[in-house]
Amino acid sequence: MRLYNTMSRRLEEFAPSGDEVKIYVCGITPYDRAHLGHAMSYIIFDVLRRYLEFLGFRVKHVQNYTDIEDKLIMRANAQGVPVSELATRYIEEFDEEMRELNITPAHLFPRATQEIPTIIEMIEGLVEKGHAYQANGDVYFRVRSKSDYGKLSGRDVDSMRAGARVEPGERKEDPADFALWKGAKEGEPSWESPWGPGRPGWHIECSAMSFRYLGETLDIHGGGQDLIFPHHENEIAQSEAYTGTQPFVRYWLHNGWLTFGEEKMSKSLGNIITIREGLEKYGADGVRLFVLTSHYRSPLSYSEEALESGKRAAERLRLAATLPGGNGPPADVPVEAYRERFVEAMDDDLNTPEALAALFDLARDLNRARDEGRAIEEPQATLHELAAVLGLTLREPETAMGAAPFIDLLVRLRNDLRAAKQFEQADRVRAGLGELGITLEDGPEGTRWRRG
RNA sequence: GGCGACGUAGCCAAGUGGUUAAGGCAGGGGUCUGCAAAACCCUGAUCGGGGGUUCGAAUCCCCCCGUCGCCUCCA
Repeated sequence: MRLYNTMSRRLEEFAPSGDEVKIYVCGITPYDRAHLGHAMSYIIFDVLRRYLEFLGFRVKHVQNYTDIEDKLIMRANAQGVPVSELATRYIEEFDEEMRELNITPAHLFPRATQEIPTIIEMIEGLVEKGHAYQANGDVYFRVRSKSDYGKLSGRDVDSMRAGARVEPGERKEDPADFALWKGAKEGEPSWESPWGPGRPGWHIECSAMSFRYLGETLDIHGGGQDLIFPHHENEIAQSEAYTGTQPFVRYWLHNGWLTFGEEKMSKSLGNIITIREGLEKYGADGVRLFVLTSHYRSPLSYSEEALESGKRAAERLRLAATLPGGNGPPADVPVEAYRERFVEAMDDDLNTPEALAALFDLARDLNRARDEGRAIEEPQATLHELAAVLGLTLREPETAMGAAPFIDLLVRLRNDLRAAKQFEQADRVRAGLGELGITLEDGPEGTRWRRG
């Protein structure tokens, strides 16, 4: 499989360094509800993981929660609740949404606040080696102590100086230096440390957690493109300076943006559609189709029409995979050819649009065979299997099931009317169910109904 | 200013030197159906604009137009 490595800016053949693939994906800072942009990112890395496992790799996947951070503190103080409570609330919500999106859980979900000893140990090591220094209870990373700083994002320290932010009261040696540890301020949660009470800076938690759970070198580190700088750049600096081992990460993967109209969808712009809303309107498969019909490194633009299109497309695949075939001879759908097409597309830097095109062609082929009355178990099994690699369940949303007996009753009533050629009344029943979101389909084997 | 991305049918979106430019959604025509729905069949683009390289370019080079992202909040 070839993957685009942000570090080399090229496609590279992927091979893990050991007998398992070590993946670290940057998780959320749980200070607000998650939106479709987050869904996009985690769907993409879920597909990466599923595909690696499909290829037979053993994967160890770690995803963190940055549950201590400026915005989290501000938000918690504004609401008058402890930071930990606010974080836990959004983490639980996020977990549930990930579950509903059918995202395979990471093997470990460490939280920054539960890794303070590792973080302190790492900062101490950096200070000892001269890569970090203490100033007023803060500790900063000395960017100039690492000559290759900027290698991921393609910038050099000198050209960054003009734009670097220095907060009043900070005692940085260089404006580009960044905080590893922040001395406690009034009203902030804090932990004891050799530099006095304080809390970790933004980037160190990921270095600490990835080191503790995956070791000095990761195979794959993923996240959104906005994390390239400064977050991932700083992680590299810290981790490589601390361990003395290069590289920290062998393959850097970054997904493109979800945009809203022409702008990036982000919390700070306030133009977000929450995951909850997406799930309710379009279903998990619909949201996944929306995301996966575009290549992961390209920007993806939100529109109701595009999501609706994803929902309809998911329905098409679902019906193809689930409606029963006939009793005739087995269909001669070339499933191996479709499988090869799928694998070839996925091998090419996770080209999910191409992979999906193969699934849609398989679906058409299979539908044609069903129309001919052939047995279609084999192509359906293949469709299910490959769709699962993309995390698609192809299952009907499990809602309104309590209403099923009543719907069945109405369907029987309508069929009595049809048998009596009372079509006007029969159509009224169908239209009424339609308004309630139930679609009826009459076929040779009787009437079936579905949502949507 | 520095670094980067993008512009392909009504919409979303693959394809990055060579068969008729994937696929999805929407639309039109047809088959099936009591009528529908679903499904199937048929149906649409010469690839932002201009110039160049080449036997041959959506794909490479140059110029222009337009859009967006990052540059220490952000998946």
